[in-house]
Amino acid sequence: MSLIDTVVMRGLSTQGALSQEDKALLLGLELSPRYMSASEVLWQESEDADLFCVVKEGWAYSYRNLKNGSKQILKFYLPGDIIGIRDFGFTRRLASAAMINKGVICPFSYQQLFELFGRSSLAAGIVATATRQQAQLSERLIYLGKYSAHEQLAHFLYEIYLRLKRIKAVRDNSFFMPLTQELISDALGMSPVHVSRTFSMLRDEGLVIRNRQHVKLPDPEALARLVEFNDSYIDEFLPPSFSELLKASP
Amino acid sequence: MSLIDTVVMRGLSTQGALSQEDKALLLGLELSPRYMSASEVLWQESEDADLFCVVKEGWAYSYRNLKNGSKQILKFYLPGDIIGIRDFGFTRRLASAAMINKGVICPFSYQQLFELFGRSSLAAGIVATATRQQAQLSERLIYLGKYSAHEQLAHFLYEIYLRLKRIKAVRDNSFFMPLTQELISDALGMSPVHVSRTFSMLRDEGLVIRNRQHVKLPDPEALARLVEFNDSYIDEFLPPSFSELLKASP
DNA sequence: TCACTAACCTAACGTAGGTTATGAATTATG
DNA sequence: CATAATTCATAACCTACGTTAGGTTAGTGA
Repeated sequence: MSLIDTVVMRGLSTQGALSQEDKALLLGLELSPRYMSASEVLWQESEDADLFCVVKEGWAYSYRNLKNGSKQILKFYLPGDIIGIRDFGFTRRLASAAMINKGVICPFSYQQLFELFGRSSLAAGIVATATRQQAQLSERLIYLGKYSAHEQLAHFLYEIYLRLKRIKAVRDNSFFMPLTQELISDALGMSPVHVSRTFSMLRDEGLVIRNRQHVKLPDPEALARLVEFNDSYIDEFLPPSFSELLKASP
Repeated sequence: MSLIDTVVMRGLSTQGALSQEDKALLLGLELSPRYMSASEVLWQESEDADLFCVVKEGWAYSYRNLKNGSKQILKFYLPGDIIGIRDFGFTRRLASAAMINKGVICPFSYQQLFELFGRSSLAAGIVATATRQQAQLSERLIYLGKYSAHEQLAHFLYEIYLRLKRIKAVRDNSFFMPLTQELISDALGMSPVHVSRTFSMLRDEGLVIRNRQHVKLPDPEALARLVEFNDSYIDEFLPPSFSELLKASP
């Protein structure tokens, strides 16, 4: 099994979109398969990210360990799935990955994948954008699954705060947020009434001051501590290795 | 504002990864900006997907309307964000998108983006894989947010069923699933006890027969109706337009 | 100025699902 | 084969959140 037996590539192949050259290239990427035992770990959160794997046999999953002791599983991987492209374009792993039962995986380096893009920094940038969005989505998923409304809303506000700060739209810890509580409730999967309740709680705790579309976070760090915010997924930089490659190209 | 003012591209630029040529190319992609009014819709779910946008001013969001009348918001977009790459590699929109307040957006065609990949079908395939994974994640998010445990588990099982069927691992509506109820609970964000309760309910309804790692869905279509399953995101084919482009290339 | 409306707050009450606990069935291990 | 460790089922009880409802505030327009 190689990349060519991957779910999407197989589709491409049957559509007649892959030339003989392409196929040869794909086969050339094949590395030695690795035999994995049940519950063996592929990688841990925040380790260096430098490869992805095709699952050949067995089931695997990616997950995040949470501060409250539980874990949130992001995805189960079945044979033919690619595991680890989520982190392509990041320096470190955003989630851990492990086998469920015993199986076989075929690893590929990000470098090989990168070279597929013909050293186009633009293509790499687009892909990085896509994976970053996915990372934000994962983060939201984690909060939907395992945290209370209080922590969810705190996390949501802190994320908005960080994103606005990055585009210089925060002044004196305050910002403009054109969202109704109903929109927020549709994003966080709770009732509008409970969003209101939760805002009141945050206000009483002195964490959030809000007046219609004007929001102030008197102590952003306190909010961040409350949700144990990990901002690595908001990172706007590509890994140093990418920069090297890109600069080296013509 | 053009693609170059996008969050990730700005990062690339400051890292010195973009050549003059790259920058010129990016600027060349710029189309005329569009002035949007508050709550104006950019596109609707299942319309043809052929472009993405850079948000220049204002806030936007992507969302899915649910059968129960509510909607789930997937993401809020702030100035400098790219909206619509989620659907790159799909034929149709997986979610709707609309403005929140008034603003300005700059549209770009997928075709232009596609040409960035140097017509490499491999790179396109990788990106398609990534976006497909994101789509699955979105789907899970929607179910976590707005549906009951009963519907969530039904949806989960049906998704596994479809994915296994695609790799020919389903026989007579039965399949092998090496997951404990605890793993499922960590994926769906509910307690193991409630997973058990919910399995019992599905069993009593005659929808799922399960014996440890052996699962049988006597009537998969009934399950699908229950969750109103939309399988477009499991689609393994790239849009026809991609195939044409790929075949036309050397 | 006074309607009219959208957004928000708070209270009262009901329920889906969390928690804890106990026992049975299955699988792993010496 | 005996025993330990998982995994699962079901029950009893409790809480976070949904639902319904009524009232307040802030805009908007005649």
